[in-house]
Amino acid sequence: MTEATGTASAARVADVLLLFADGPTARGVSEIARLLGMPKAVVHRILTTLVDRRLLETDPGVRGYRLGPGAAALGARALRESRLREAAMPVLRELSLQTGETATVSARVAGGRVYLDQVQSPQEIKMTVEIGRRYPLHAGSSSNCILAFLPAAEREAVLAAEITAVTEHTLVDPALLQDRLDTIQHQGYATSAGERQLGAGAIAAPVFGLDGEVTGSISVCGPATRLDEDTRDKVVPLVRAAADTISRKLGWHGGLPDRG
Amino acid sequence: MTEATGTASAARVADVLLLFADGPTARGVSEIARLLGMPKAVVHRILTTLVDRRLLETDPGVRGYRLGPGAAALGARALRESRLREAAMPVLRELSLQTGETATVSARVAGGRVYLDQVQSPQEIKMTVEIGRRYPLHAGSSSNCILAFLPAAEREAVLAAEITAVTEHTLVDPALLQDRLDTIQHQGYATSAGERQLGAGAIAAPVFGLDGEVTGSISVCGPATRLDEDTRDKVVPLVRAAADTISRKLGWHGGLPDRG
DNA sequence: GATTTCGTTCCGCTGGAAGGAACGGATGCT
DNA sequence: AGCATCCGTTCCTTCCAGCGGAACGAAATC
Repeated sequence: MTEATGTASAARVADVLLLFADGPTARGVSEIARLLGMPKAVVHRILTTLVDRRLLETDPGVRGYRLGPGAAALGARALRESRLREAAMPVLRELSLQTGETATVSARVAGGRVYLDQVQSPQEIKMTVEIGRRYPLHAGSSSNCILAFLPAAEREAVLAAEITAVTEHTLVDPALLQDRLDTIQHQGYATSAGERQLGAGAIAAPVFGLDGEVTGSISVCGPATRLDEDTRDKVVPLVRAAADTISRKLGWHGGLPDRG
Repeated sequence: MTEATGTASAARVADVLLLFADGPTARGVSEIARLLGMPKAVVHRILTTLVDRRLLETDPGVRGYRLGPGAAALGARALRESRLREAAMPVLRELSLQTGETATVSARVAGGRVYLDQVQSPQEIKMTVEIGRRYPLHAGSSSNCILAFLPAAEREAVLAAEITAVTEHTLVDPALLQDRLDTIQHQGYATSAGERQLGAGAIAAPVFGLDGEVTGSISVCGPATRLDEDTRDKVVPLVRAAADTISRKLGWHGGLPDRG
C-alpha cells in the first residue's frame, strides 16, 4: 500500500505483477486499475511493457492478461534456490522419517504464505500440498505460526482485514483468533485440525531469519485421524527442534520470549 | 534491449527482475548496473522496491540480492496455469504412452526457452528435465524448433549473438546452424543427439499460438541408444501430430509452408 | 595501511510518465 | 434492433518524480 522505500513507479510495476499471484487467472485493465487505484492509462502502459518482456501474456480473445512464461522461469528458479527451502529440506526429510507424515516448509509473502516444498509421507494415505500456492495467514497452523510471530503492526493489519472462512472450522472472530495467536506465541508452536482443508491435521513451528523476523514456518501434516492428541505429544518437540535447526542455519541466533 | 512499447521505467524493473532468471543466484548492485547499463543509483532504488515487495530478498551478509518468495508464488502459478502447459499435458501423456519415452513441453521466453512440464517415461532408465530451467535457443531440438520458426528478425538476432558450446556436439558455426534451421523449417520437426546433454536424444516439433507465431515446442526424449534411426521413423509423425493438436487447442488455424 | 570496489545517500535538473478525457468496439439489457 | 454500459486503447499537456553524476563510509583485497 504505502511506498516509502525505493521508487513509486517500480512499486506500481511490482503491485501489478503480484496481483496475478492469486485470484482470477486472467485480469483486465479496468479491473486492475480499480483494485490498485491507478488510472487505466498507467495500468495499460505497465501491462504492455510486462507483455513485451513476457512476464505476462494476453489472453486469446484479447480480453485480459495472465502470467507468462517469463514469470514461470523466474518462479521456478526462486523455488529451486530459495535459501529457506535449501536450509529446510534435509531437516524435513529427517522429520518426515521420524513421524511418518508429510513435512512442509512455507515462506511468508505479501498477503500470505506459499508452500516452498514438501517431503511426502511414505504411507499410502497421506497429505500433500500444492507447491507455490499462496494461502492467507488466518487459517491453518503453518499460517497462524507466521502470523503469531509477525511484528505487531503487520499482525494487526492482517487481523483488521476481512477474514473469510476457508472451511467450516475456520476461526472468523478476530478476538478468538487473537487469543489463539497469543497461545501460539507463548508455547512456540501451532496445531490445527481442518481449518484449511477438512480432515487434515497439522503441527507447525515458526522459522526465523538472520534479523530475527519470522520468514516462514514448517509443519508436519496428515490425516486428522492419525494426528491425534497422543501422537501430538510425540511430534511437537520434533517439529520445534527442526524449526530451530533451520532458523540457526539461516543465521538466526536468538531465543524466543516464552520458549525453552 | 529497445523499449518502444509501454514505459521505459517499467521495462527497467522487468529487466532487473529477469536478470535473476539465470546466471548467478545472487547479484549485486554494481554488477546489475554494469550489465544493464544503468546508473547504480537507479538499480539500487529498483532493488529496494522489489525487496520491499518480496520479489527479491537480500542475501545474508547484506552482499547481493536474490529471488524472493514473492517470485516463487508468481512463478509457481505461472507454471501451473500456463495455457500452453494445460493444452499440452493430456497430449503429452498420450505421446509418452505411445513412445515409452519422456515427453516435454517448452515455452519461448526472452533469451531462450523454459521447460513448462514433462510426462516421465515409465522405464527405469529414462530422461528427465528440470521444470522451469531456461535454455538458450541454439542447442537441442526443442530449442532449434523454436528458433527455426521465429520471425526472421528475431532469429537473426539470436544467431548474431555469441554462440557457446553446451557440449562437444553443439553446433557453433552460425552458417551450419542456419542450414539446419532451414531443414527444420522445411520438414517441420527437429532431431538432436547429445547437443544439450551428452547421451541424450530427442525429437521435437513446434507449437504455434493464435497469432501464428511459435510459442513453444514439444519433444520426446530419452537415451540416445533407444532413440535411434529406426524408432525415429515411428516417433516423428507422432510428435508432429501431437504438436498440431496442441497448436489447434491454442486457437491456431493455419498451415506450415512446406508441411503436409 | 593503501587501494580498489562495494552499497548507499544526497540533491538539483529535466524529460518522461501521469492521468484526465475522448474514441471506437464489444457486450448486455430492454 | 436500439440503447446503455463497460471495455481496451490512444491522445496530449502539465508537472513532479525519477534520473544520474558525485560524494560517502564500509569492507574487502593486496
